[in-house]
Amino acid sequence: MNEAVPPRTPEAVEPKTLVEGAYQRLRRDIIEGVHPPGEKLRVEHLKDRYEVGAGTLREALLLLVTDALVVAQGQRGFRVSPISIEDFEDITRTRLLLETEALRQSLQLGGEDWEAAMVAAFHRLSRAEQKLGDNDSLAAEEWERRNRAFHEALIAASPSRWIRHFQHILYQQSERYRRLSLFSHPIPRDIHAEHQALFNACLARDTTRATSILTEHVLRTLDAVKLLPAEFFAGKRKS
Amino acid sequence: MNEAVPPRTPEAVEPKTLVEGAYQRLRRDIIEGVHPPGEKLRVEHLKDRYEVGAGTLREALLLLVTDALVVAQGQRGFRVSPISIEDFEDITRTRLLLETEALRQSLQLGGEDWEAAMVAAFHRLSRAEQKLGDNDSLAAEEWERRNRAFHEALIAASPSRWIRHFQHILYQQSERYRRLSLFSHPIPRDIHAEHQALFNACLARDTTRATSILTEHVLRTLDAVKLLPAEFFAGKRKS
DNA sequence: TCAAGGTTTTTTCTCGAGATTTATAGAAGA
DNA sequence: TCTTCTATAAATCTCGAGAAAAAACCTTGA
Repeated sequence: MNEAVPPRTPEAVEPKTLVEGAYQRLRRDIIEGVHPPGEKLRVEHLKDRYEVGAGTLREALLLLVTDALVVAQGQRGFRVSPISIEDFEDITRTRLLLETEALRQSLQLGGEDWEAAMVAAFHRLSRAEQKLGDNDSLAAEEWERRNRAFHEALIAASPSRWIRHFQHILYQQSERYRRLSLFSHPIPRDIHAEHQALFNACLARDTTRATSILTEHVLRTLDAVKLLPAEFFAGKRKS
Repeated sequence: MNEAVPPRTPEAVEPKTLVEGAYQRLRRDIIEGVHPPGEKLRVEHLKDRYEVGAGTLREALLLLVTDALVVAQGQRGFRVSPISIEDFEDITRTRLLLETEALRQSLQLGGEDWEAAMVAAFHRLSRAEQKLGDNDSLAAEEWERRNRAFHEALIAASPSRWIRHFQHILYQQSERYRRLSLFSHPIPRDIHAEHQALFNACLARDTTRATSILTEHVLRTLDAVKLLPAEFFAGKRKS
């Protein structure tokens, strides 16, 4: 009877097991910096916070290894993956390599459904950008979700599951860094204009212009993070 | 007493925990087809075969999710990832996208150490190719290892950890398919000549020629797999 | 003060049993 | 014969306790 309502965001799937639930909450907390880069993740402490057994939490941590948000060292437990400016540069350039290719494919192969979904995602993102002025963390969170949805909608028509898979991982990684840059200069660039230009180029199926704008767009975030003081990347190895 | 024999291949790190040991053996068995694509992986059965507890085996299976060799469905256990001709085409093209870029970087940045390591890897591969004539499965196994080592040596000077990470995953995936193609026509092409040409171009730092040869080389395997009868990809869903 | 060695504490790893869910087989009814 | 429902079997998921390893601490000697 109860026809399943499609989840608001594709990735926010209702967890079917305790492991998945703990995995999702842990992932969110790591991306948001609740567990900062390099932090030791002790099972005995975390099991209380996430209200699951020790074995269950270990499984959730192993799932996070898939996203490269956690590293496991045999007999020495788990840590939040460290961050560095070199790493973010690598993430950004690899992501561009994959994402521009996927965008090319999307522009070539995308049909009406893809186009409509892209228009919708852009509209939702625009609305979120309007509400971004007041320093509302809830609005920023919603913007982050819709920004991701927009970028994923752009490349949704690419037939390559592997490119989309890797892009998903890299986007997730970059989210940790983007969050840092928002601290110092909150929304410094006119991001809406960039998105608008990207959207226009995609709708016009102008591959050259679209990939070019996307590249600029992504590299600008890299530049912003590069301006951050080095202290942000001082990996606290302990605790 | 029994002093541990040093691992034959660099990546075969001595497992520090039971989980890692089970993970390595399971990975090997999946790639070699002992557990064919689509097979249900029941913890209760596998724990006997791999001589570990149920929880331990579950953790090993979760680690294999990272390699995309196993898929986990909540409340419904684990399966070996299915294969298909479309998937292999995707794997191949995505791998080429990453590997050619990494090769470009390697040729530009690689120093003497990289060059020497590449020469050594090529030499080892050549030796293995000589012994490949007699239908010895042990020799084929050794060839497979050295082929991988050669390809990884080529791109070892790329500074991008992410590209190398993804390349590693994709290479591992393609190994499952390559094994299939060896069944029907064992070493049909003159692979040694291809490797020799690739090696020469790399040593001469001829980027254009090297990437071109690499592309041809990899695509030829794709063609070989495409010739296989469709029965190979008939995913047996049960057991 | 520092270093080395040994002891205690903490943490990780491993296992099996119980609870929950899914899959299978059989029975009843159309 | 086929569908539907129920009962049984099987598999998964979850948990906490004990073994093993690593880290922290403390004592001793130069």
